[in-house]
Amino acid sequence: MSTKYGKDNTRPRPASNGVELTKAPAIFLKAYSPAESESRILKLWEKSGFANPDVCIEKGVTKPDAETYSIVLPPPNVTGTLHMGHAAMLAIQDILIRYHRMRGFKTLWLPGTDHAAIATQSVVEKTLHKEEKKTRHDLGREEFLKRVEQFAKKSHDTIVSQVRAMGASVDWTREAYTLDEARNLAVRTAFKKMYDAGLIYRGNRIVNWDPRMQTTVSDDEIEHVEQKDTFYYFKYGPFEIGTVRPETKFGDKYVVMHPDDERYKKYKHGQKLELEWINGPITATIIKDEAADMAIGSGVMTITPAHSSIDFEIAQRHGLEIEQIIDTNGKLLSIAGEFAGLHIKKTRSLVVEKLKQKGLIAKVEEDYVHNVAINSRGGEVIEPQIKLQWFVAVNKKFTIPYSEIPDILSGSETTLKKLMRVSVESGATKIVPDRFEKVYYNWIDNLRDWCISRQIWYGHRVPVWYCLGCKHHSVDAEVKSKWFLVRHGETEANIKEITQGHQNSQLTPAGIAQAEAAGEKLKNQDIELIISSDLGRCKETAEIISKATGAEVIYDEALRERFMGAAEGFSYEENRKKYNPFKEYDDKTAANLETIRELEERISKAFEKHRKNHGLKNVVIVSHGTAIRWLLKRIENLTFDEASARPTIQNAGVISMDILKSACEKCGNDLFEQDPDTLDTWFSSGLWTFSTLGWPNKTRDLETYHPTSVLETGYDILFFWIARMILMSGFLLGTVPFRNVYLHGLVRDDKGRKMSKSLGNIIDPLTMIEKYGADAARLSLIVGASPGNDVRLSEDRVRGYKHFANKVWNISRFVLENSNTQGPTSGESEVGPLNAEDKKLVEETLAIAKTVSEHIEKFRLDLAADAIYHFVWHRFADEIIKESKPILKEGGEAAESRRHTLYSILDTSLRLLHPFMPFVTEAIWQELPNRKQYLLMVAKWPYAKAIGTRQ
RNA sequence: GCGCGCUUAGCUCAGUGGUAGAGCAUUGUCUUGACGUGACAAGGGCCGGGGGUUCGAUUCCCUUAGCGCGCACCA
Repeated sequence: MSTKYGKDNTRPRPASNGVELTKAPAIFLKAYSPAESESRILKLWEKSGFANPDVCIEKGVTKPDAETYSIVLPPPNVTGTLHMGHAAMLAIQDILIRYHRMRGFKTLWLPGTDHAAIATQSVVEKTLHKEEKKTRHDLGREEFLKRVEQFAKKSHDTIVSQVRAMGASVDWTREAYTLDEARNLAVRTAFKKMYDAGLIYRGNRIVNWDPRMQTTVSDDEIEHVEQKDTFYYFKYGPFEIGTVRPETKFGDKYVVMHPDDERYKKYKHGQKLELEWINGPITATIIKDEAADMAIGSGVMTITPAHSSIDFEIAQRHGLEIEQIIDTNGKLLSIAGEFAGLHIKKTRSLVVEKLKQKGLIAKVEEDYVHNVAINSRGGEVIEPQIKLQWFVAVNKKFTIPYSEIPDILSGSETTLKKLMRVSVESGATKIVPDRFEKVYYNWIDNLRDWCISRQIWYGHRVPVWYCLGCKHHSVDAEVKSKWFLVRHGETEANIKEITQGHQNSQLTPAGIAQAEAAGEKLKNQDIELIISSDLGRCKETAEIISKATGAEVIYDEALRERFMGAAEGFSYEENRKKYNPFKEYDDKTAANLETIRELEERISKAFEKHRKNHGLKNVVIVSHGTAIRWLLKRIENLTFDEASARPTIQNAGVISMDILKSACEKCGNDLFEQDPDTLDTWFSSGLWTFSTLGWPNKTRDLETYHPTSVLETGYDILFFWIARMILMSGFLLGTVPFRNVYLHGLVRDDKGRKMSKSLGNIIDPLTMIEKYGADAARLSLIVGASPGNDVRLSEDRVRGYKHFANKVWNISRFVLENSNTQGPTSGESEVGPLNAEDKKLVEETLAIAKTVSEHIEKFRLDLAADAIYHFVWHRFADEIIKESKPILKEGGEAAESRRHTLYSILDTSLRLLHPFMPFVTEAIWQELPNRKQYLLMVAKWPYAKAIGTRQ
């Protein structure tokens, strides 16, 4: 970069007799500085409110009856910060949005973030372990969730500032979060509707279990990773069976072969064989099933139905016994004999050693390459388990109440799978590029029932309540109020195991701390009333909780502990010897002793009374250990023995229960406990296109903007998300969620590798924006990025487009220097008297407008950007301006005409460039002498004809 | 195994039934009243191989190789 003038652009400008030579605003004397302009322009846009279509109508920018154009932003996960993929997504959508807004559409771009359940929880758990050496169980559900919320909030704020920095003209007034109250209502409603239609069921099925995170994981969240292991062939009676996982083979008592396999013709289906196995002799049964592949190994295999989905299917087909071998922590169960209790990871070599000693190893193959399933959100190896979970039935027939989807009639019988297929097949939703439609069908056809329950804490609780009286579950998800039973904190007598009864004992310091912890837990539960036993230890506990929750306390003698008569004040042991007062329901042994039956009646009556009086409030009942135990017997409909067997309630332990809108349909009880599981994050994201618009309420937004015009995202998310949105919208609204799906490629590094922390090849969008400006960052992700193809990004590329921004700046300076300040604007006032040559130039510019428009409508933003880039730089600057110089110098009518022309071309160019590089164009626009609109953001697009977008 | 994509200039990629284009990179020249974050100019490609359709193929069809991706399986 060595030139006579250096790179700092300090070439002396000619003085020219001290006359001010430029008519252009002084701001143009400096080179374009994105950092300086961008924050100023951003404020201008945000102050205007034009990202909100209602404001556009109000201010007359958009006609009230204009066509709508809507996009819901794929919500970034609150797991961290935005990467280049997000930047690409924002750039593409902002181009579509700005284009349509300028075209006069009622344009909505709705932003939000995704709680990303398992991913977010996983991140927080990892940090917790790293920094405090704690697990989520050490903190407890409430405290842990608080930490997750803090983390999510921080992530959210970072994401918002990044979205703003990109210049994305989203409507922040409508921002949504997948885990906020409005979305929770949508989730509960969706769940209920699907449950009522029989499409959600609870079942014992084989699921993907992550032993580390202690949760199920859906099929789509699994990643197969290649791994090298030793492959063993074992002698299994007369057969040879191969496996990489000897440690799972303890329970294998079925040996499977293909019915057509000539080698094993003499064995009959169901035939029994005695043979020697890992822990001694077993009886094996021959199973003939076509799942056995004759070509693999010996063609014979044994099965482990409880821990393999294929084996599970075989076992189900033949009605075989299914026995669990591995527990949910990854440890072997008693069936493993001497190996029981060991972790499977540690067992393999031991089992192999034992089989070797027994002479049961036929041969060993080293370096066998196979795929292992891991949880893509956490990284642990998946162990299939049979578990009771909630599922969405994708193949079950149901009657769809209402449908606008072509080929699916309202009231007709269909399946969710069919709904998903037809939505695309019929063309109601069009996928661009269309090759992904094939990929979509392929996925749909292989789809199995979708396991939606997770055992993690961060997410929407499964909206199912179990009746405390009879365990029957209920999905009538309207909670009237929450009630909590709390035992008092620790007392001196508790430590010494002394019977307290009606004694007025006080809390120990530890007991006070326990009560404070309970208060902390209850703090965010909107507690309205605390009802407490009037004995000192409860009173004290209640007051502490009152302080934390702000709720009023009332006292009730009827909530006191069992009256122990003469037994009070003596140790448990002495009392057991003397009276044995805890064993019998109607025990009256000690003088004046209250029987358990009497206690149960007294406290239940008090509880019923309070529930009747305060059933609509959120209430905490503070009482005593024995009292609560026998109250729970009544509530949970237990027998005396069951209640006796219940473990002691901890000091200051909190038991929560919900009161639903309607009582249990089976037993009439009205106290419930919510399912502790949470829903797969995709269950809530599936509702995104309409939950963000207010569903299940019938809002005007929903009516106006749904189905959305286009769903724009990376192709890697086609199955996870797009298919599920089509499913949810189809079932719940009877429409497709969007008319178009536009899939962009992934952003890779300049060598085509994925950007990752470990490779150290991450290009951070914010850094690029700071160095080269948001416009440059945007263009680098658009030009040369054809639909569905990956983009290779390098810093050089971004730098190149910064040069272009500066070019546009300097073109503007030249035109403004040479135009009269009353210059007209194209399309909105007469262009002035132009000669024939100049008219041609103006027409040429408008032809570019047409080209750019057409490319945008076909989602060829790469070509659109390239077209306008090329025109502005190589036609307008290099040729038209260059040729204009002598004409302008000449003066006269030709010069006058040309001045108008240049101004007109600049005006049109700025409009055409604006969706692609909004900041620099807006900054220039603000300096134009005769701009008709306040902001270029809402200026009229220079090409008006509809070109056949699918709206 | 099933399916999809890519292969065009040194690099990254567009594109078209009439034997090719951009950006970046390279080289040279330039005080030229918008811009050196620039201008002008130059070099550079038998459009992966083979076959077919066609007057004519980089483009359409078949085949083959290499690379990449998705899904399924993995005893």
